[in-house]
Amino acid sequence: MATARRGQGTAAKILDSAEERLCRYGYNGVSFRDIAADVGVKSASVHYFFPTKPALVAAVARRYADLCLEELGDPMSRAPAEAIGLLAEMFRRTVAEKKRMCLFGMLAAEVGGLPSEVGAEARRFFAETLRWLRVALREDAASAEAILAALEGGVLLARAMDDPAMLEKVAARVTARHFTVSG
Amino acid sequence: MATARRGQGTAAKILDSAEERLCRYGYNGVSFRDIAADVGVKSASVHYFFPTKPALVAAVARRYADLCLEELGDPMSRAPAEAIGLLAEMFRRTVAEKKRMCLFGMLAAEVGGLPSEVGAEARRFFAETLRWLRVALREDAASAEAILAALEGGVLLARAMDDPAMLEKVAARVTARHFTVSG
DNA sequence: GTCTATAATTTGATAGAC
DNA sequence: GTCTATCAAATTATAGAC
Repeated sequence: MATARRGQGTAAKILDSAEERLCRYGYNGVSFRDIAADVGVKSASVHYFFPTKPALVAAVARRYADLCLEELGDPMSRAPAEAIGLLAEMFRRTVAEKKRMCLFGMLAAEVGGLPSEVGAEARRFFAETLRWLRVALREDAASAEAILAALEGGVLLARAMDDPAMLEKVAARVTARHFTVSG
Repeated sequence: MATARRGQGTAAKILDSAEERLCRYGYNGVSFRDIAADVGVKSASVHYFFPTKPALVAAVARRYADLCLEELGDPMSRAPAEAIGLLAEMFRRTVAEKKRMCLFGMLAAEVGGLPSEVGAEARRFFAETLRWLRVALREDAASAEAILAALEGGVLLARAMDDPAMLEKVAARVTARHFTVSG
């Protein structure tokens, strides 16, 4: 979801590259050297800004979460259907435009092998996003959980099958505010 | 979902350990040495059975997919509601009992950095599972996609928040065969 | 089949010059 | 701030003895 303002300082460029790579390859698929090459510096310079890998990834997670929640805005200022559509659109963009996994979906999958520092950020993000959606749905917590789960799972399906339409269909369904099974 | 018959040959034990580690740490979080240590051999012996890492992971994926689809059985032999409950129960077990990610959920997230050999297995698994559910729902494809997405996403949420109840609630909702939003 | 030994590469991280 | 140089550890993989 979150993306970055280019043409900034080295630290911001490092966060951009790290976020991109985390969303594509996961925590253990990211290296200081690859990030440094993206930015156009040496890996020692990456360590200058972010001393360790957990610190770097936690910084990426914080920026990403802050940007997402800022974009969502005030959940009470929108009608429930409008709020669901806004959230769905963020996921849709991640898959269709950027062809990435959403950062916290990736970290949630890998949480068993992550430094606790990073796992804590994932927990916080989902708790806050869930709270946002619950408020937008006027305290319908069960729907908030089901909708967020469906969107995250839709990203997974779209990636596995290399077909963005997979998420589009799921998003259309939760945006229509109901999903019923025949039979 | 899939688990293994212990007390078997070395090859089966290797697949067991690899599956367990893949579901917890992801593709790049698994090493031949760790697997060998689990099994009680040296890493050269792992290479004897599975020459490369892509070959090993592809073998794990094939066994896992076959076991899942075998457990699901004939989709026409069950009522739609019953079929959804059976699928939901498999996901529920993965999270609550084994405290793991489901293998293909993990691989789907990491697919950007996986050998194509492995990515192809993930694609096949989701296509076949989706087909199974669509048949069970008497050709209601849209519901099949939404339900599978919700269950996969429910696993992600449960892991991120370290709370199996997260998936339980989502599973209960899709098992009840409808999910509607207030407002 | 399983081992020892090892090659070749990559990784996160540090010291110190500029 | 960025670099060169380097380290210790880990990685996938292979050769060859038993």
